[in-house]
Amino acid sequence: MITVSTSNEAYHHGNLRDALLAAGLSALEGAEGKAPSLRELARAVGVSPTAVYRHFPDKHALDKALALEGLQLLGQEQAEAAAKVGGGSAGFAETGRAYVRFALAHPALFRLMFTQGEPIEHAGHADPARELLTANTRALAGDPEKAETLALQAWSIAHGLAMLMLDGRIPADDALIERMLDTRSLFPQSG
Amino acid sequence: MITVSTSNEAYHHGNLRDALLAAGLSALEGAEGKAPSLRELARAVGVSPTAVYRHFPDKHALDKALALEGLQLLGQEQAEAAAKVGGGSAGFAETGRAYVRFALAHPALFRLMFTQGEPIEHAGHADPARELLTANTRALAGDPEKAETLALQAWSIAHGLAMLMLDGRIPADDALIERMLDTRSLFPQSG
DNA sequence: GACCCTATGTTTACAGCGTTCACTTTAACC
DNA sequence: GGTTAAAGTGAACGCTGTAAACATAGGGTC
Repeated sequence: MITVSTSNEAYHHGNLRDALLAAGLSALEGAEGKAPSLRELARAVGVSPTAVYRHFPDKHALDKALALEGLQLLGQEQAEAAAKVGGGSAGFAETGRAYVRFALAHPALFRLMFTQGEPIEHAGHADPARELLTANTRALAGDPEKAETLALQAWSIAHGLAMLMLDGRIPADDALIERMLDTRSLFPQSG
Repeated sequence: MITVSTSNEAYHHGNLRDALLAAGLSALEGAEGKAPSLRELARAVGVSPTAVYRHFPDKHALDKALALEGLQLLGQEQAEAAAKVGGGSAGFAETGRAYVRFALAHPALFRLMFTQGEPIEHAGHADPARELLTANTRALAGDPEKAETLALQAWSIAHGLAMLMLDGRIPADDALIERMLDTRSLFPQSG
């Protein structure tokens, strides 16, 4: 999704925006990642702070672009995880585990993804993680209203668990994730 | 929990700490509240920024103290809500609704309460909201391990719902809260 | 009642932040 | 090949949290 030129110069043509996003993601990724400042990213890319404003109206826009990248990544990892167990009800449960694993693996990025005020929207096509969720629940529950409730409940519990673990309220323990996201005990009406 | 003197002066004696916390809470409370800066609070209280450092080692310590106040408030509101419906299983469900309602009523405060790194601890006695939770689940589930799982699941779903609503991912709708936190469908093994 | 000590405040200063403005460079086009 | 618009620079502003040196006031002791 991001392409950076190999030439060390010529930022003067086209790729500053992507270079900034790449620098931002690499600052955010990893368990020790933290939200980078605008000036920090400009430095990392070898450009003056104000150059950033040629590509983003303000810091918030930069953050939103980074959040969008994060959402794509999350959706991707979830889809892969679900595919690995063969989809269906097991795949649904797996997307939940992948969600929490993603949050724990990229805490700063995950936080950024959800702190941007409005939900992020790529021009036209929406959040892939969310699309996956609604597709899964529609397949599991017959009634569409039941499906939506199930989707939001599943999302809430995964998100809450992720947040509470990130915030140090609940030990970030793999076995605990397993126990908490047991769909059979949680949502007995489905699957 | 916080007491502020009525005299407009004499901060030189005793109450700057409490005055700062009061100013902080009033900045945080309300739907439009935002996290106040240290200097902002110093200004509000009529004191130089560095005076704050006589009472808190750094900004983070001030934030933690504010978070602690928030946790007390939350626990209080939950207990009241549960008492109003007469405790028991209905009371348990009510604490969940109160949790989400609190988050929506005081977004900035709620965020602050959970972004302080380590869980907050008042010297000795712990988070009242959490005590209420474990007491409730122990009463509902016989097996203590089942009770703990239930507690963490209930916490996660309430917290996740609150966060997703605060972040604009899910409409902050009262009827939706009701539907999402329906304990009978969520945790059929209990109550 | 004078004295000193400690708690609590002030002033000044520094580096970093996001952002604005005026200016310069550069690549592309007729 | 000169013009123009896009994409960069540099200096500056007000904000932030924080450190260091200094001022002041109140309480306890002689």
